[in-house]
Amino acid sequence: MNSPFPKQKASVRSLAEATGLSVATISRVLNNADNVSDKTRERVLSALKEHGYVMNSAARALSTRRTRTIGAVVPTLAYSIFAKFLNTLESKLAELGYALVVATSGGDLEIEEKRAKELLDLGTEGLILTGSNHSDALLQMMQERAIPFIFTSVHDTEEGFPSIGYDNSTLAKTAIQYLYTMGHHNIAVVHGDINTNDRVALRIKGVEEKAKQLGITVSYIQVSLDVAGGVVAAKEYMKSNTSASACLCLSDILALGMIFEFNRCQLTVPDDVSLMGFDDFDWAEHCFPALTTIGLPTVLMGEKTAQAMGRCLDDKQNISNIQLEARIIERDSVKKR
Amino acid sequence: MNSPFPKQKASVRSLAEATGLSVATISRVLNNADNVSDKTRERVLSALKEHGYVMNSAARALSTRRTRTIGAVVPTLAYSIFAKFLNTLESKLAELGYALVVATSGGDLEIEEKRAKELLDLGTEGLILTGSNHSDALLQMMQERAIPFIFTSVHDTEEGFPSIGYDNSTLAKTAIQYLYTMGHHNIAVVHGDINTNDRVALRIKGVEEKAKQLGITVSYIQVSLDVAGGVVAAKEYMKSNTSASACLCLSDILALGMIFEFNRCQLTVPDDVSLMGFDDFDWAEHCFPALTTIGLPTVLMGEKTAQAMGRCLDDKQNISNIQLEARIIERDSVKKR
DNA sequence: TATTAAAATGTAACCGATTACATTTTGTAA
DNA sequence: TTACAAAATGTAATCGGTTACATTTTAATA
Repeated sequence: MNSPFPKQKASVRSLAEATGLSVATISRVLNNADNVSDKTRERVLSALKEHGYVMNSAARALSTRRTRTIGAVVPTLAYSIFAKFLNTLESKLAELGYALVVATSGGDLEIEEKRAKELLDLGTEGLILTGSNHSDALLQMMQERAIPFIFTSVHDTEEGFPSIGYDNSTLAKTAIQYLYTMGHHNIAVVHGDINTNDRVALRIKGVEEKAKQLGITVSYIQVSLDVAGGVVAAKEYMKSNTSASACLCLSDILALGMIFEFNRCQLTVPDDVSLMGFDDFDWAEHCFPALTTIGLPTVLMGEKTAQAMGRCLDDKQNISNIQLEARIIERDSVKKR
Repeated sequence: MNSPFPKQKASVRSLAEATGLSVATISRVLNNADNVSDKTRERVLSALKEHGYVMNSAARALSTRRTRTIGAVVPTLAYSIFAKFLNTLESKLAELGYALVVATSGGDLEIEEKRAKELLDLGTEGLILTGSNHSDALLQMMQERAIPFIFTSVHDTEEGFPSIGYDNSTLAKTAIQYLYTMGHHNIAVVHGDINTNDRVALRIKGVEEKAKQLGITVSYIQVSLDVAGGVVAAKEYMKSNTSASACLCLSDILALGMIFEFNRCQLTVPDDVSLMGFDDFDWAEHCFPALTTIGLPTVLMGEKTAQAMGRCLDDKQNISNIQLEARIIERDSVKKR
């Protein structure tokens, strides 16, 4: 009947027939049930080998209503912070017996919604999203289907949705405070697109509040979120004849571009201009000058997220909000003045 | 019976009942069959909305024997070349109606085998692997299960397995030839671990052959495959008092570390030492000095891989070997001498 | 209007594993 | 040896779609 795709060569039924046992017993062995005699278990096990049995996970999923699959939607895999997060998430989920299905949104809420729906339709039991800004339809969908979800890379005490991440706004304040303490009272803030990235928007919010509180001057340079953007920002900074003594890049990747361009133009960091990043990418401690930045707990976030999802699904525990520690990593790119 | 997890609220059967139609008709509408009258279709469609019907993909998968899921195993997501590849792969597969399930192996063949098995057991219809070096058991498993697979990042005309990628060995030869032409007859080759990375091994093979052919001297510096490794390599290079006039980094990430360290030590690239990379990471054209490197068609590889897998699964076409063009991108980090 | 092909719809048997419940076997105590 | 609980195994229904095949309805032709 049905599909043009071939049937399995071995099924619990065929094995039952082959061993002279019943499907229930086969299934018990498959699931390590304890009420199976040793000799029977052996018999089944060897039959499994012999027939090259492979469990049909769709059938199991249908019967148990569990797919053991988790979905994650990130803006892009090409940005190392997400890749690193997913890398950890994937390993940890695997340890818990869950597979990770990924989808990318490009930072677009509509696309995110579409892709998330696809994942849900596929049967993922949980959903992991980036940031706290999502379409109402998506929020509604997740709640209607009663599917556990986690916002990552943010920690929003305001809204009632479970999130595992850091407080972007406060961290940005910390950065400004640090620069202020180091004697920088005029700061150029370099950042990527705000509309497609609520983490950046949150950081800018923090910057603004702190600057106002401190009574210092900040200017903003918006560029594309990549090394090329950093180069552009550096050019703009130099061209602008600003009196800003420090640049705060709201993503390390921008700082990298700036370092390169400053280098090219023989501006010395931090003597001519101080530079601070945000993320603490792998290269940050090795670059020249070593980059002072905000260290984000990307790996820990992956671990905690996997853990929380596992506990929710396996032990019916609620997913609690987790704020992860992040802090300034002082290196050599900011100079006291 | 069964699972502690709740049943669906709506199923084809409940909808059949609700509309007074049969399950077959509901299913036809669900699958856009053409032999359904317009009014019936409307009736069903509105019932779907009304009851918030969500298809159970496990049930569909069981019936059709299709999961519309593709698995990919990469060494790590934290290395940008893989992340970028998967990013494209994922988007393209999504366009074709397939979801991507990822797993990481850390470059370990045993782990790769294990993870690949998990993916297969999950029901992925195809498998995408990195490199051409895989455990016999895995190869055998894929063939036994008659599952289509593709090796990526390599192009092996030797072995009979379908691969989509570039010829690492020849590219390395090209690089050496280029450096030779630029007057460098003593070259330090910097690379990561060979055992966990057959692409690197292939590149080294190319280097050796070409060097022998050209009669030039090459020395090898093996470090960890990250920026820190590049830093170490630079230190080693400087300490060694070698007469190598150029460093060929078999991965751009190593070149980045070297640039930083050379910078720190006030060695000028390319005046004091020429530097060449391999990969063409995003920052390579922006760094200072702009990095001469081998440009790998990572994005194209993602597209082709998705396409080939789609054609194989949807149109029963064979997966053909595809060698992708890669070439030297001449920038400013190698100097003629 | 009668005839017949085409279109629409329905029935019921799958897909392959799980498990509630029923039955048999085994072991132990009386 | 009987009695009976515990352990092992079996039976059959179920999860929720899909689809071959059967039946009914509609439309077209004579």
